[in-house]
Amino acid sequence: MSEEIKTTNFIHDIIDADLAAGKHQEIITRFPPEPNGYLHIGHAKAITLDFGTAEKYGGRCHLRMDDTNPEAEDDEYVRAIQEDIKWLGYDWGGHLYWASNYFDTMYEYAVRLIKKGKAYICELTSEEFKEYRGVPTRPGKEPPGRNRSAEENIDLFERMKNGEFKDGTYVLRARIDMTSPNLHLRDPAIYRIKHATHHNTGDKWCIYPMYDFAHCIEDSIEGVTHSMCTMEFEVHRPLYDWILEELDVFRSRQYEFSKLNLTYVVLSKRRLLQLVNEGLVSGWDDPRMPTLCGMRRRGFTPEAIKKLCAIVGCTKFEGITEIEQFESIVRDDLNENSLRAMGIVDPIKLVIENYPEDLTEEFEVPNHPKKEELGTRKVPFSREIWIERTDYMDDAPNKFKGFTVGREVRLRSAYLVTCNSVEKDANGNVTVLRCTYDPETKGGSAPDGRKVGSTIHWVSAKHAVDAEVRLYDRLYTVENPLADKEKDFKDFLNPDSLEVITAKLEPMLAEANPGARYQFERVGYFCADKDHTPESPIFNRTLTLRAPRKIA
RNA sequence: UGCCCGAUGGUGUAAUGGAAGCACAUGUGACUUUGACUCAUAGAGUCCAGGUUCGAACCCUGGUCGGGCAACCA
Repeated sequence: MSEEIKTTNFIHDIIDADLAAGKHQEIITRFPPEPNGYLHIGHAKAITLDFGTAEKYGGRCHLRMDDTNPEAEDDEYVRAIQEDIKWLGYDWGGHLYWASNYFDTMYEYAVRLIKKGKAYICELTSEEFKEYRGVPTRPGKEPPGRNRSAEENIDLFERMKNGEFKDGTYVLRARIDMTSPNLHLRDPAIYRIKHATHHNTGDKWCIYPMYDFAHCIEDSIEGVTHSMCTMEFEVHRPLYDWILEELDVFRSRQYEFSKLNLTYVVLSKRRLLQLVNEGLVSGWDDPRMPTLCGMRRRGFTPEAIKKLCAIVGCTKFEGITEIEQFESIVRDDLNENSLRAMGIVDPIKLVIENYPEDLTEEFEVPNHPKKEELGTRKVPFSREIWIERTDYMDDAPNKFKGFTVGREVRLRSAYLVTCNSVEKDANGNVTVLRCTYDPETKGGSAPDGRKVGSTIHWVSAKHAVDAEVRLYDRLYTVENPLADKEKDFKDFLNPDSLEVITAKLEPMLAEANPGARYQFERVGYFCADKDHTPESPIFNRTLTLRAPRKIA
């Protein structure tokens, strides 16, 4: 994960041109979440663009809480957002800002527009408002209050601010063009009355600015040079420009890029909330959730998330990236950087009949196959061990490389062992493999140089640690659960997205720190859960190894 | 439907008027004390039709297809 991906895109081309033209000395961007929900992988794309662009050009990126709607926002989200951004490895330095800190300026700016005759108070109900606005194919018509005098408008606006009116009785609108083909320019509402307590400003205000009015002003106040957002704001851009132009303030510029889409992933905030509220997942940080906190708990690395964003790039074309792309990046990272361990997910007993009853040996097992500097660890070995059920097969064909009666297999770093017979329960399931070992093959290699078909992982039965292991899989059964308009996305929930089992782990795993990542050899990548303790170990499966083993 | 945006292998992208390249995915083979990793190898692409040009993925025109917008949300 060390190699840098060169990132350039159409926005960087624009920045290059701006810099060459001497338009800016410093590039300033911003990431402006509304603190009304948890950040997800889609936000990560915006974060890497906003912070990554600032990094690339030696500028800075502000973290700005876009808290202009007191009804939706909460301090809990503010905390979580900061934690997630830090986890991704970005730092806003001292540049944490709040839209709500600009409410005074915004109010003044609104007054300035009113004085210029560019904004007015409108008394239409929201139904009438829509009626007057018209539809795309039909122009709107002028609302009754459109030509009220500036004095009257200012008086009304002040009384709005003073709390003289109920919610919804009046709204401040920009005076632009009721016949514009762009609906956003048909005298959009820019301030509304909301008698609500704001998480930051308390009860100081009962009027709050709308997104379109607030956002460009926030950018302008902070001197943001390049304000990046997703495509759906493209039609808002003329309004963004109009407001800054009319106010005659610093002209930030808005650029739009397309959202991230991933197969087998749903990112809509509303639907994520549904999963949580209906108990379909354990919470916002359920390891199946595409939230950054969920992905963190799952064991995905920030490096992998950032690399995905780099590979996906930044374009105006909306596509859908295959989840395999991400999984490949994750495996690449984890293969390189995680320590190896042995754990049995579906255990069957193997008894070495010619091995002493009460002997325990310790074998040196490498912590990483390609990185000797990561050293070795001691793993206890004894007469009875656990192996993976899938490593035995009756009458196995040559293609199958594990145990079958009469075949010799290597126990990783231990001995070559031959299976002589098996025991089965009433249902025909194998319960015990009866084997013999070759004492001359200590460490796993034979003095006579003979080869074996495979090397399998194992855990000494008397030393094994029982752990709760959560095997996660895709949350949905189809690539795009939203594609079928006839059905609800929840109809496509994968019933097998979580399987909880008790695994047999090598002893050192009990001591893992919560969050520590391991590759359980030949099984997959696992991460100690945040609730993991030595007394009750819990591991989450991040991903299986590539190409699930074919049982021949 | 009005306006806006876009279109490069199956998927994500690069090439900015001068050899269409990379990654993922897929197939085949090699190696292996992880059926992983690694390595080798194969197939597969410029939406369509015109135009400009010595030369077009790139510029122009017209289509086609896809996405977005029509909250007192952001």
